[in-house]
Amino acid sequence: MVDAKPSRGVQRREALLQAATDVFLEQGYAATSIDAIIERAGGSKRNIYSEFGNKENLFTAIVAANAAKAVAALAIEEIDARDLRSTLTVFGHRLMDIYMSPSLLGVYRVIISESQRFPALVKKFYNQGPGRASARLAEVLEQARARGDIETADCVKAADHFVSMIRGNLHLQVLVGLRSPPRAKEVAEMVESVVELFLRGVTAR
Amino acid sequence: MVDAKPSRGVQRREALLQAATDVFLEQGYAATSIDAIIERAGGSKRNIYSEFGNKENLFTAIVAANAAKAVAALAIEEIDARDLRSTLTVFGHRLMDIYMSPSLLGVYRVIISESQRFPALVKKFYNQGPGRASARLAEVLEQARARGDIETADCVKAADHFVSMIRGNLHLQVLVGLRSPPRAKEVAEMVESVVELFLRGVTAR
DNA sequence: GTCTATATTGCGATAGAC
DNA sequence: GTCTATCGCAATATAGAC
Repeated sequence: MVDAKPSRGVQRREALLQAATDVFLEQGYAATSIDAIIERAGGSKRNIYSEFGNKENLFTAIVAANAAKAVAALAIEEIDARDLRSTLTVFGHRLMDIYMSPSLLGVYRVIISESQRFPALVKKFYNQGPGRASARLAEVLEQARARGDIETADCVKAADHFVSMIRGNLHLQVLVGLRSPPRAKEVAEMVESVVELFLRGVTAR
Repeated sequence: MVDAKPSRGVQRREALLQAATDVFLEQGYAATSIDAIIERAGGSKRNIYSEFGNKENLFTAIVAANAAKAVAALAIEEIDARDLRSTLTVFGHRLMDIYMSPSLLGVYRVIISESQRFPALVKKFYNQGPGRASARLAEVLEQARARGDIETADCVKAADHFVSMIRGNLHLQVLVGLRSPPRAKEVAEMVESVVELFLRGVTAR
């Protein structure tokens, strides 16, 4: 799996992408200058323009890459769906980890800020991220309903509710810098609280 | 209650604030030029600088004003708390209306985009908005628990869950322009779905 | 390096309030 | 009529894409 030796060109490109990621996701699109990226990556501005053409291209490239990375981390297909409580708990933890990761927080910030300017980026991000997570969870819930484990009018809505509770005010607070990301203990308590409320809310009785 | 006749100075100020609100909340802080505001409000740039000093002051003024307006619309103290289901339903509808109002959506966008640049604004917004809503709902839930109507380990967390479900993916989708705000019917269905899940999740049995 | 965009300021002309 | 807020327009200065 390890590529033997990246060519110098590839290395340059990676370095530029990394520097761009750091600056864009922290400062936002408008506030980021090409100079700031070069300051981090070294080299010459000329380099960025020959690699990426312009600022917008560089931006969309790094956002798409980071969003894809987050999606991969969710690995939602691999979750064992036999026991609903453990399924939801594992799923909740993965979601929470992703929501609290600095890179996805950055993606959220820029996606929200620049949604008018880059609608295509928004669509891609949503469908691969929150949309896919909700859709996959809805499938799991449908199965549980078919087994008679739960009873709920609308599995799609229920999945949305679960994902929204996991995101929660915590995500918003961290997103705007009102507080630092939670420690493992707090995460566990929050996930447990969500799973508990959710399960009681949908379980057949 | 009607003030007889606003002086010319006050009228000018209002017009400037309104134009600034329109442009800032749609375009964001960085993308908004003073020229664009003047184009809308008419008059001279000089005026803005003598009224507000600089762009930052104008920005914080309009954000604070719009956030305060949303808080007032929540009118959370006036909600009758005797029957929990109707309380939650009414509360849910008010929250949803506010979350879907163009001005609060704009405030969300700029607050998230400019959180690093204006941390004080963020704090004020959060404490008066989402924070206060959650806190007030937590009080209502405490009362219900004292009456034995519900049983939940942590009313503060439960309140957070409720508010987060109401906000939900819907808010995110509208926020980033992925879809238009929901019609009354869809709102009602969503609120009902949330209330149902929540009540079943916390009701004593 | 070039060129555009834009925040901020200066100042004489003008229009309402009194 | 005076007086003051407002206007129109130009000038300055800086930043940043390319």
